[in-house]
Amino acid sequence: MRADGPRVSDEFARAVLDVVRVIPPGRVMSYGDVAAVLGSRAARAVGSVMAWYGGEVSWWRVVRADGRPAQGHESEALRRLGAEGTPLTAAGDRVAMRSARWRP
DNA sequence: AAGTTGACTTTCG
DNA sequence: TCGAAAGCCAACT
Repeated sequence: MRADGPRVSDEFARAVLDVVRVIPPGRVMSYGDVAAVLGSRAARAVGSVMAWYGGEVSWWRVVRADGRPAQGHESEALRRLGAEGTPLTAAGDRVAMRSARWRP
């Protein structure tokens, strides 16, 4: 059970959520992309933020670099992505990053 | 202060 | 195209 506190500072978390909120529907960003906007490479820390605070934003718009949705939330994410018209691969199991990737 | 962990990324074979 | 291994950053113990 994860009863312990968040693995990121409130400041870092707020910055990450700020970026995620700006991603338009039908587009996505990789964890690394979000980190890069913050001037960092802490992709995993971004993942931690989503784990604890993701519920406050459209977390399904943040995917891994290869287009696969968040580990452990793939079916839920794919469902929402599809509903938004996000371009998916032929297999339909990951996002077509080439066209769906969004950069601020 | 050193070791562990994680909704990750990149490189190699 | 796929899986394993190393790399990186921030936070916790």
